Amino acid sequence: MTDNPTLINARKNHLLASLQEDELKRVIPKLELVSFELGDVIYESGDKMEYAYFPSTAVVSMLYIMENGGTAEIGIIGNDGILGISLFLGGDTTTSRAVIQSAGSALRVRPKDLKQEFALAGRFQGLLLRYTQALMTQISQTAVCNRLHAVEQQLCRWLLLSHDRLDSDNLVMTHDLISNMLGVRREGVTLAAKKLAAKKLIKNTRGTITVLDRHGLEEAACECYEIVNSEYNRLLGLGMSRTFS
Amino acid sequence: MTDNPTLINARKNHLLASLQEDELKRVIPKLELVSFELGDVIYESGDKMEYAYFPSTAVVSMLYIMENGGTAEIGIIGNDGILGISLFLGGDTTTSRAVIQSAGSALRVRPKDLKQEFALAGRFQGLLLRYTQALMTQISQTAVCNRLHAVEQQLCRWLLLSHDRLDSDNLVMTHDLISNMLGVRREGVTLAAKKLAAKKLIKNTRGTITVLDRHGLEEAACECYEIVNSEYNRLLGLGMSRTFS
DNA sequence: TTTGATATGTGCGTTTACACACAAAACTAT
DNA sequence: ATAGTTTTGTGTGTAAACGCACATATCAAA
Repeated sequence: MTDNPTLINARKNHLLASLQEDELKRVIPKLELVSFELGDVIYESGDKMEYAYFPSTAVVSMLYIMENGGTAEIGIIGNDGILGISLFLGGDTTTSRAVIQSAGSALRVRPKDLKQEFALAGRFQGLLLRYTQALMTQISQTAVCNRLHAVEQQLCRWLLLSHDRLDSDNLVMTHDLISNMLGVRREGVTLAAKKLAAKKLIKNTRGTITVLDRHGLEEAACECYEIVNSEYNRLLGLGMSRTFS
Repeated sequence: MTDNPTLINARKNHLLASLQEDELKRVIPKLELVSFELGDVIYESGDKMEYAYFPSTAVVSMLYIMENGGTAEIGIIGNDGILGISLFLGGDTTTSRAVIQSAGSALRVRPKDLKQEFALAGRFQGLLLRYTQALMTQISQTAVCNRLHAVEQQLCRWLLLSHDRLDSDNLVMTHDLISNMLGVRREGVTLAAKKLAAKKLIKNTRGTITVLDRHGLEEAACECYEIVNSEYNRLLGLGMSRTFS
């Protein structure tokens, strides 16, 4: 297999990367490389999904928009996973919007092909199901974090989750954008970001937040980040050799 | 098939009830009837699950306990579904505690038997997967509701979700218990409950909340209840005739 | 009927985040 | 350079929920 752009990007996505050679060979021809700009809307709430996406460098937010205009993020999907699980779960649509949080590439696949691969009940199915559980953990933890933790801690969690899914230490995001994700005011984010900057954990520049002290950021976060992170590792990590039985 | 207690209870669980006769005949022998009291802990966070449960009359809360002692519910499971989806998702454990919110019965099944049935990739698998998506919607909606709506509205949502999973209009619960579920103060629940009582939507008596005006309660709730409800209907409802393909 | 335990009602000061307003800074394009 | 736009910083007052304290009400058991 030559190292074409599709394969290179496939290797960057953790789900695809942990497939065995023969599975990958079967899947690769079904994948199509696409790229996205910040703010692109991939799915609108209730839309029938035309594709599922395996992000390689793009990062996607699952965002919920309330009747009163408020918004809140329920989960972040990047090179760790797949956007469009409701295709193999059978619902075909979701109640949330999927929007690009960080520009980059993804590999898309037709629902039919994804469902076919899922139906083989092999290693790939097991991966997709365990990823589903990992994502549920992330959403659950967001739910409790929203309820019980202060904005500053939530910002840490959010920065860490985003940072994990990026190559760079520079997160290209305005405070306003982050406030939509966290479901708080823009001023609240500015304030929290200033506190973190005062502790030398991040640097604030116009339109960009730079992670200076990754470890310190983890210390400043609530437990929510670590719980989600270790659950991702348990379910999808390197030690992951279990097959579904 | 005689109407033994197991079968009678199986008919009360929506997932089991929507199986076809031959599937049900195959599953019934694997089911064992058990009953629970309020407060019983079915799974502790991180526990390896010994059984999955199809509640018939019992109602279960998935509860998260924070390091700082705060608690919050991430989802309610009753006769609409199954407790223990991480068994077929492949994770085997979850990060939350499962606790009985309303005493009653459930049918339990061994992980091995559940996984076997799931592996047949039939109608039952499709049901379990669609239920998984419905539960994800409930958890997501909890996350955003926690962030963006007032306690009084959240209480409406919670009462409605619980009411849906009970035969009776009497919810046997203290304000203190509800406050643990919603992740707010007990006094906050008392206050919100008084407001709802003033509107004649519920009646507060010691240890019990009675739903007086179901329709009014839906009016007073935020959109979150209706979104979750209609998604359950779409994915698992009467019109549900789609099979996984 | 009395005692003890549990559940609910209420007040008060504090904290957190909100809404709104506007100033300052940084980037963009002519 | 200049004007316009976007982003960030900051202040003020308000509202919601919190923590704590304690009064009252209800139920159960001796």
